Amino acid sequence: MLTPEILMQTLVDETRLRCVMLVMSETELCVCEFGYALGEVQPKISRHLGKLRESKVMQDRRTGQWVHYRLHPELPPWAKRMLEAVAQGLEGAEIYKGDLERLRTMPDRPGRCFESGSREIEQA
Amino acid sequence: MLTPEILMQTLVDETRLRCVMLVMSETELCVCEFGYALGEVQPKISRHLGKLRESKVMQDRRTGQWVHYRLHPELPPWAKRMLEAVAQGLEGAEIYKGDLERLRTMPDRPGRCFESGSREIEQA
DNA sequence: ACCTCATATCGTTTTTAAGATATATACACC
DNA sequence: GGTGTATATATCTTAAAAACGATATGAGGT
Repeated sequence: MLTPEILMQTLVDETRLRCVMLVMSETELCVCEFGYALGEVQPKISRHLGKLRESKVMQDRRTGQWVHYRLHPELPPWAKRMLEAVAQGLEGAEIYKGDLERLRTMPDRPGRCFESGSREIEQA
Repeated sequence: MLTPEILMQTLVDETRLRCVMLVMSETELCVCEFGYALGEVQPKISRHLGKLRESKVMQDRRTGQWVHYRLHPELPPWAKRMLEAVAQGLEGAEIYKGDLERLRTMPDRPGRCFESGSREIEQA
């Protein structure tokens, strides 16, 4: 079960905090997107996302070769409020703005075909 | 300046989190009261309260031989909301309940004569 | 079979807290 | 105004936790 102690232990690492802030803006991202936005290698990103998954802060979902992460849908109310408070305190902080910028200029972002399936299919 | 990173780094330690939760219930406490409630020796408590002071989570006030700590009066709004969220998530947790119990059964608690001076003076 | 993306493992380094001790600081009492 | 006692903080060393880099393994698509 997620406790405040575990949540803080999870967010105290900068890499994990950046991942959580990113996913709060973008709903869902795959490992390679986190890696690109943060400028870190995959093993490092994967390790931290794994901790976020273990602690039930995020939930993963596999789609073919990609694994997507989003905030855990059953995050307790106090945890959501805590994340919102953190996000508010981080408003304007350069590093997190930079992560979002980089993500949005990422070439060949893998499309996230949600439950409803892909909306556009490129003609070969 | 207090940032979310610093606040989490400060609260990730169990001793410091217990101190903060206690002081949220009691408004103001002196070092020896923290020590009694947590069952820890003074040097350990003092060291952690020192970190809470450095990070501007708490503020200290000396009254004679005692040093009292309370939440910093200029805690930013996001920080207050974060502390409240944590407190909510901790409701019912045994360890924090125990701390409060022990504090309330502490013998010879030093009186906190606030700004207004002592309200009652024992006749010699 | 080969390529890409993701995760696990191993050894190392850094960070952090603990325990024990020594040094301030303030009050009380004579 | 010293001396004793209680309270608080600083210092040093040791021990434990956590992150990192590099590499190997697993899973899926073409």
